Amino acid sequence: MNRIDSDKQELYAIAGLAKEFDISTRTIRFYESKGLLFPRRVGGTRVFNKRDRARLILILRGKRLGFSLKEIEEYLSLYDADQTHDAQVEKLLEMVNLRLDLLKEQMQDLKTTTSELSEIKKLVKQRLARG
Amino acid sequence: MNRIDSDKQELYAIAGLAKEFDISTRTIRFYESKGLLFPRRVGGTRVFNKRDRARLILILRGKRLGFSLKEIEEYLSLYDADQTHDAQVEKLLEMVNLRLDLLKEQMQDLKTTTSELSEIKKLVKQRLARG
DNA sequence: ACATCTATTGACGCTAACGTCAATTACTTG
DNA sequence: CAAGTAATTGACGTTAGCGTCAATAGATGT
Repeated sequence: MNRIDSDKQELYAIAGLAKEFDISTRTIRFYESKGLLFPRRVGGTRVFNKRDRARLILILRGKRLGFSLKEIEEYLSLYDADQTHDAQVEKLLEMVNLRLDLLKEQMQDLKTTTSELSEIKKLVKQRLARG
Repeated sequence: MNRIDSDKQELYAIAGLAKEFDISTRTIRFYESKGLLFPRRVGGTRVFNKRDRARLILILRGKRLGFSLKEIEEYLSLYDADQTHDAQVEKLLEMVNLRLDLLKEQMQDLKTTTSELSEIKKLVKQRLARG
């Protein structure tokens, strides 16, 4: 059962993922050493499954948003949180709210910055129109 | 005229700005050394004006959005760009568009991340409601 | 069997972004 | 004027996030 199951699963090599996301294999190994990824080993070779790939996507998005790897680790843990104990669930809710607040602030920053740049763009275009 | 003008201008000491924005004086000096800030000197002491303070605000927002100091320097240059030459104006427009695209991508990342976390929050709240 | 390619690890190097420190100078206050 | 506080600079230290390298192992093709 398990074997059949894993036979069906889509698997990825480290070089394939590196190429797909335009990062180095060093980066992926580094993320593993930082506890962000948990690939299986076949022989000594890392093998990643879809879940690993999904986590990598989240990691890279977190980085694009300027979060540190530690913050991203915290963020990833929200996906894995043990929801069977109410105490854990309360904690999870707290962390999710915290992160949502952070994202809300970033959204505000982005909107402000975008507005300012759009204003500059408008003025520049007017300048060009005048010749 | 100039003297009277500067007498009216609001000025800031390095420690005041550091405290206001919850950063160190070292950070502010570092930004100056990186060409992001250009405070005047009174005696040997740095004196910042409103424009410096405004630039610092932009710097810190850029950092919150995950940009490097180099990228922030580029961004700041959009505010200072010489708009008297059409060639410069075209370049400015190009840079503004580039940055707007970046911000748009970040906005998308933020929305995606926010949606995912909101979904987790919803599930968590349902879990708590069930007791 | 050998050459080539890919993957591994540990370790050192590099850059960015400051923090910390010591020595010195400048400013403020009593 | 002295004491206290603030600011200065240069230099070294630290952390984060990798890049690069060498040595080794495994896989593949001829």
